[in-house]
Amino acid sequence: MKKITIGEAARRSGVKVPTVRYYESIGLLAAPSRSEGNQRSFEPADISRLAFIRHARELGFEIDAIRTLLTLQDDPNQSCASADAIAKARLVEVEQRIRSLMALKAELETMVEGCGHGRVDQCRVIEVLADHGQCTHSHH
Amino acid sequence: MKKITIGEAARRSGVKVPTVRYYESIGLLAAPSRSEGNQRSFEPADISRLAFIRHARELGFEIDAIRTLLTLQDDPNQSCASADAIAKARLVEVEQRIRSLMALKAELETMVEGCGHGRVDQCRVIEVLADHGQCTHSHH
DNA sequence: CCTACATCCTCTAGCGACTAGAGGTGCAAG
DNA sequence: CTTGCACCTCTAGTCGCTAGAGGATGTAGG
Repeated sequence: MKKITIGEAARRSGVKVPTVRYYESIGLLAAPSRSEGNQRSFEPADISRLAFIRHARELGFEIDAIRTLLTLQDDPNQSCASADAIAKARLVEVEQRIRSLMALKAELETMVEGCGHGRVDQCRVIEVLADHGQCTHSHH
Repeated sequence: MKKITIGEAARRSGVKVPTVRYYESIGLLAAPSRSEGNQRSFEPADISRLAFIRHARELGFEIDAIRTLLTLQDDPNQSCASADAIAKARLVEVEQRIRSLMALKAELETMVEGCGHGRVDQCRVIEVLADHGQCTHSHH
């Protein structure tokens, strides 16, 4: 069992070094054992856990949601209903976010198309921002 | 010229009261004149500026980008090339974000579909998060 | 005029999820 | 033995607000 340094753990999991320490500090990752010279020594399981966290973060899960997911993972006898609920809630959020970004995209396209690279007083970009009534959509 | 209080300005522009003060504090909005009793007194132009900021924030522009847009708006003789560039950059960002959210949506759907509400050790949600290799897409 | 109450004021601290930097120690190669 | 990188802790900063304390002002009713 060779020791895995924090740098090695970071490289293998794709989580940055200071972020690994941060996750430890907020209790998302158990404090690893230390070497003679007080340096962290990780286990392969820690790498998996870090990769799990990284992936969940990439998917936009919040730290608290990840904490719940990790608790579930740690106890495989539990029902996965909570995990399912978290994922479903996230799916709804994502769908909503996509809808609003599509509307936003349309608005930005109108702005950019309308801009004839003239002076500011004829610029659609500024104009549309100044007067929300000209939007191609309405916000909630 | 009746005085516009901060509460009135907030209601008319859709920006919250503490946020108006915050914008003043970071120099996005000029400090308005004050009443006898040291209360802010806004002009109609301030309301427009606040509405402009709010709309730009809704569109996801960062404060610094808005600062630039406002400088352009203040000087209508300038070329609007900068405004155009900012909007175009934002459009690219939004398109990128939509693409990655679509991929994410697909991934979440796989997770939720696969979950048979059994125990955690058969749960796709946990499994997919734990092993990125199972993803239906790859992150950059 | 007095009181009640909403609104205003300044100031500081907190949020999430890191990131950056200072100032110091450990460790492996040449 | 020295060079130089990786590691350590700690604090403070990022962004764009938001919340709260503790107090002053403004307004409407009695």
